[in-house]
Amino acid sequence: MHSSAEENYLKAIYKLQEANGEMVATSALAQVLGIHMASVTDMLKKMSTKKLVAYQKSKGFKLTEKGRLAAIGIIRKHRLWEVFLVDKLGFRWDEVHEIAEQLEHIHSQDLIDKLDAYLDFPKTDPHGDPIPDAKGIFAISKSVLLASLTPGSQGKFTGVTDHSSAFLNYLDKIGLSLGDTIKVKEVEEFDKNYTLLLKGKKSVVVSFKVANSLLISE
Amino acid sequence: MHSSAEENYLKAIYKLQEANGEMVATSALAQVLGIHMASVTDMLKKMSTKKLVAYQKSKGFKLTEKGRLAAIGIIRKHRLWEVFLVDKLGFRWDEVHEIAEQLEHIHSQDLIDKLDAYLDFPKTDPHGDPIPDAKGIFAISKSVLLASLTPGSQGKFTGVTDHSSAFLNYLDKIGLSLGDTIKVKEVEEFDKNYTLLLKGKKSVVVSFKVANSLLISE
DNA sequence: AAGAAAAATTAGGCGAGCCTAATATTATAG
DNA sequence: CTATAATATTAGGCTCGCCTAATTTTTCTT
Ligand SMILES: [Mn+2]
Ligand SMILES: [Mn+2]
Ligand SMILES: [Mn+2]
Ligand SMILES: [Mn+2]
Repeated sequence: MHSSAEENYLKAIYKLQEANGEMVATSALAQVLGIHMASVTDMLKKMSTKKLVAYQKSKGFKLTEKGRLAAIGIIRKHRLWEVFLVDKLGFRWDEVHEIAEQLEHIHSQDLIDKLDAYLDFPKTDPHGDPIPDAKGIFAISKSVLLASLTPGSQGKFTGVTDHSSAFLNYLDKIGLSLGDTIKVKEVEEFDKNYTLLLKGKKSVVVSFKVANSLLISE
Repeated sequence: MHSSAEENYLKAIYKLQEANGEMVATSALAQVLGIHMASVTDMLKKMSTKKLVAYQKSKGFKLTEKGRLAAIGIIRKHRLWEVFLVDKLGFRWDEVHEIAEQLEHIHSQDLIDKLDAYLDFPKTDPHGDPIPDAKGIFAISKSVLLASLTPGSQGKFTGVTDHSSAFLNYLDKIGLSLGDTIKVKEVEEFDKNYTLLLKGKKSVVVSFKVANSLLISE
């Protein structure tokens, strides 16, 4: 059984590998965990002994297969709990992350299996992030950033890359929800503002920062 | 915010006070927590500084009002989670305690409020134990041990004093569930075996040990 | 290729929560 | 009332997961 600290390291390393290719740097991990580099070096030596990470002194590190599976297990729990909090308890999508950060460390395979079934085996969490199945397999879904679309093209809004409360609340405010169809009407050369056509013909203008945080599929 | 260790101390002290009157002994607490006495002394000094317990060196200790309310909060969370696990996820009543031991340490008032509402404000947990409300008030319900009943009397089975899996499974096996009406048909002088009449006229013979672990109301 | 800057590691320390062994206090029995 | 047993506390130590400061290694700049 891994400690909560170890599990947080595993998850953070996994996400860094996803985002920036294979090898992860001590400094990057320290930054996302909000922990000093010396502490990270400490912990990685221990996790290396446990065969959770492959550690090359002063070179960087990556998860072993064992570490990768453990990380996916934590992510699965985090996202399933988020679905529970939103779908069953009625939390808003911007409120659930912190609570799921705690719930993801509950140790019980039986619990997570039953929760998964109770939620009817959801494929994505409230933020559109994919939920790996019990075997650790993600149902792959191709998506692109809205910012990469050209005027005239459209697609379905299926995820966000910014999970902050501020951003999620902003989306609520402009009336944009997961699953909505979005059409890019115009991209202003000068300031890179995007004019979008939402369902119900409503048109909104958003900044590049926003367009670059919206994932579009199909 | 209290640590999980502190919360476990609070809960254990609360239960010892309930069972054996006011003052609690270091040895008793060490025993139920499965921890050495020296460690308990250590921790109690810290909790005393935090005004969670009133500690009298070499005399014993008891919860302060602050400590009592904190303890009840943990018990409330434990029992609500047990209801969730049984009613919503389909766990058996003998499977939920260990998982609830973990879930009770999740910190979120909002979560517990919403869970309570989702479960429709249950008054008792799967073992018949009362669930304090959000203000920490227990709905008192008078109950007596089946072993204290005389032949001919009857009542409703509303709780257990033994929460072990072995005992709960035994009750399942003889077909006894919370809420059932039980009539004492006979008490054998010689070995103190109880002959009970269950619903559907089924008659079972149980030992004193069993009769002394069943709570009867009404 | 050398010096400066950035990144990483080592060394030493700290608090939480536990341990064992030694000592002190309180209760019990003769 | 004293001797012994039971309880409780103190002293010293350990692991985990973090810290700061010092040092080393790697990368960047010129
Ligand atoms: Mn999240
Ligand atoms: Mn999410
Ligand atoms: Mn329980
Ligand atoms: Mn219970």
